[in-house]
This record gives sequence, structure tokens and C-alpha cells, in this order.
Amino acid sequence: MLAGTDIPQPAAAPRTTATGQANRERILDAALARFARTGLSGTRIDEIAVDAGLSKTNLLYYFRTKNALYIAVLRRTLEMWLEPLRQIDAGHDPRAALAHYVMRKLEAARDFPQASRLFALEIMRGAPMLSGVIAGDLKDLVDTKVALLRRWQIEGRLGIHEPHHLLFHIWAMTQHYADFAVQVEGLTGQTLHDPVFFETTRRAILAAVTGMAFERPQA
Amino acid sequence: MLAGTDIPQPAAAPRTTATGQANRERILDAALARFARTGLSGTRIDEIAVDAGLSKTNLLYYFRTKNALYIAVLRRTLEMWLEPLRQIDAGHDPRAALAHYVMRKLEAARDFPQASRLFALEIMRGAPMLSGVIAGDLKDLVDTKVALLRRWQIEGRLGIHEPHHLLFHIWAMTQHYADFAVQVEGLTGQTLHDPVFFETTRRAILAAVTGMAFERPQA
DNA sequence: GTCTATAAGCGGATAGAC
DNA sequence: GTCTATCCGCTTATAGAC
Repeated sequence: MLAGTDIPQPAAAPRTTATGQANRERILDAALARFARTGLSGTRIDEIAVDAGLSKTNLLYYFRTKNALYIAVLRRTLEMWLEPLRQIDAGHDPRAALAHYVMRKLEAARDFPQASRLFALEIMRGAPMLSGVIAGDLKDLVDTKVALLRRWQIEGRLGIHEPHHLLFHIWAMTQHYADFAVQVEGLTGQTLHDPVFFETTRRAILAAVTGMAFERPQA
Repeated sequence: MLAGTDIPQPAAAPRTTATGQANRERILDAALARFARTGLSGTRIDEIAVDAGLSKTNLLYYFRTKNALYIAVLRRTLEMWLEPLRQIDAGHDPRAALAHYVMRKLEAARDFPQASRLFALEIMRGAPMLSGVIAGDLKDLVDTKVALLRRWQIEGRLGIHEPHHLLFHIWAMTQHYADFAVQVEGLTGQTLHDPVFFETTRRAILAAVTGMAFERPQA
């Protein structure tokens, strides 16, 4: 699942499993919510503890340091972040595959905006904890998908633009609604939780993707 | 320039102008670079001081508190952030206006990525310092441009998608290359400073915009 | 596993001389 | 305007009883 290009594994904390396993989960949930909003340094460990219904000391029993907790959150969220991209595969029609990918990513932006924001913050500060993943697992995955897109191009089933940009732009547009939700809501009064707004957004993104992938380029 | 929906004005600091005005500038530059990377809480005031070639105490002579400095940086950068959008106006052909806007935004992503990141971080933490701007100046500006886009739609010169999304997606795609530059470079080995990469990026974005704005929607 | 201290350090901010 | 010295609060982390 995660190879040598892993997020550094923090010193193991007690895993004796019991009610303690539930605590662990609640801590990770609370930590994700906080870290995704205020970042690593902007988040206080006792805020997380309160959110999780524990004392600060007790939290530190489960995760020895704030940084270890942060890394644990990053690891737990990573798969959710990578997974939708895995689903693009040669078995599908390019158009259907891209439409499906957009749908998955937009659902993720609606249902798990924190995951998007967590990685956005991490990447924006230079990805000190994720550089290995970006250069490793993510790059491998992206390279694979880019190769597939190129094959589709050669077969004439996809437009001429550089496949990397196609992926970047799908990420950019879908994640925008998670990362900048405050701005989107401030300017339109709406969120992806409104089914009509969700659908309008999805169609606009799809039109953009279609423009990149399936239309004849202009002179 | 900035109305009642302003960023809160911090207590005035000495403006006696001299060599001190130059210091002021250097502090603001250094602060922008730091804040745009590590955010308000992740940035230490003495790091900024060192970058600006001053002592921490001396920095605090010019800006009484870290927060006041942060607000000053935000204010100084705001116009750069808003300006490209102002240039879309009725005098232009829709296609040319959008192409010009994409160009401006992508140049900004290349030349002033810090501005983009600064506001991205601020918005992601819930925009505590910018909520007034978003609800005020930015909303007014966006509303004006959206109205223009709608007029173009009625005249049949623009596609059927919600104009807000057109703007959001242009922001998302262009700013992606600033905000996620580390990831883009990690995955492609390239940056917008490479003229070929810049041009390829620009064309892909334009194709997306064209898909949203000028192509017949699919069934 | 959870609690009550408490240590330890960092970083923002002030006082006051020069 | 700039420096030295210092304060003080906040936050992470530990010690050790229950």
C-alpha cells in the first residue's frame, strides 16, 4: 500500500485495543477537522482533546507528540485522497472514465472537504511530510494514468492537450469547492450540499474537461 | 479603493518616512514570503526580521504586533489579487476578454505565487481577516462581472453555464499552479517559468474555458 | 487508561539605554 | 531608529499518583 516513499512512521503508540481504539478514532477525527482548518502550528492539542472528549494528557497518552498525531492523520487520510484516481482504467470509455472521476472528486469535495484542505495546506507549506509520497506513490500513480491517457490520445479517443494538465485541472476545479468553500458560499450563497448547485457545478466542470479532452483546438 | 467592507486597519505605526520607509517595504516583502508559505501562526516574527535584515525588536518598532504586520501584508497584496478581474469589461469580445483574463491570472501565478498562496491560506482558515472583503468589495466586483457575463449569454455570445462557475474555474486552474507549485513540479519536473510549459498550460486552460463558455453542451 | 500537577521552552512583546 | 535585556504567557510534554 505504502512503500519506501512513505510518510515517516511515528513511534508506535499503545494499540492494546479496547475502548481505547475508539478513543484513537475520535482523536484522529477531531485532529483532522482542526488541522484541515488551522494547520499544524495553528492548532492546539487541547482543542483537539476537547473535541474528542478527552483531556490533553490523555490525548498525549495515545499520541506521544503533536507531530506524531499530525502524521497519523496524514497517513489515515492519504488513501482517501489517492483512491478516486485509481479508478480511471483502460476498461472504460475515456469520456465515461473522466465523467466518473469528476463525479467522485466532486463528491469527495462535498463529503470530505477536510481531506482536501489538509493536503492543500501541507503542499502549500512545501510538503515537508509529503514530499516522499509526491515523489513516490503519487508520482507512480499519476505516471500510470498519464500513460493511459496518452494511449487514448494515440488512438484518437482523446484531445491533444498534455494529460498532466487534464488531471491538474480536474483536481483544481473539484478541490476548489472544498478548499475555498468559504469564498464560494460567500459569493454565491450556496454549497455543494445543495443538490442543484452540485449538479450545476458538475456540469460546468464536465464542460471544461470536455473542452480540454474532446473538442478540436482553436487556431 | 477599499470601502466599509475593509480589512480592519491596524493602529498606525510610525510613518516618519526616511530610510525607515525602505525598512518597512523590506519587512512587508519578507513577511509576505513567510506568511504565504507557513501561514500566520506557522511564521515566527524573528524569521521575518532576519529575512528583512533587522532585529526582531526593530521589526516590532515598525509593526507593533505580528497580527498588525499580517494585516498590513494582506492589505498591500489585496489590490494585486483583485486587479486582473477588473479588466474584464463590456468593451471586449467575450472570447478575447476571457483569454486575456486567463493570461493575466497565469502570469500572476508565475510571477506572484505568494499573493495567491497568502489568500488561499487565509480563505482556508475561514477568512477571519477577509470575510468583510469577500462579502463586500470582492462580491461587488464579482457581481458586476457576472452580470456582464449574463448579458453576453443573453446575446448568445457565451455558453449556458452559470457564470460564477466560469470565474471559479479560471481561478482554480490558474491559481493551482501557484498554490500547488511544489506538487506540479514534483510530478512534471516543470514550472511556469519554463516558457514552453507556461504556454502548454495556458492552452489547456483556454481549452477548458472554451468548453465551458463556447461549445454546445452535450446531452 | 485517566487524572493532577508541573516542568520546560518558545516566541511575542515591553522597558529603557544609546 | 536601533540595541540589550528581560518579562510573561501560552502550549507542549513529562512525572507520578490513582
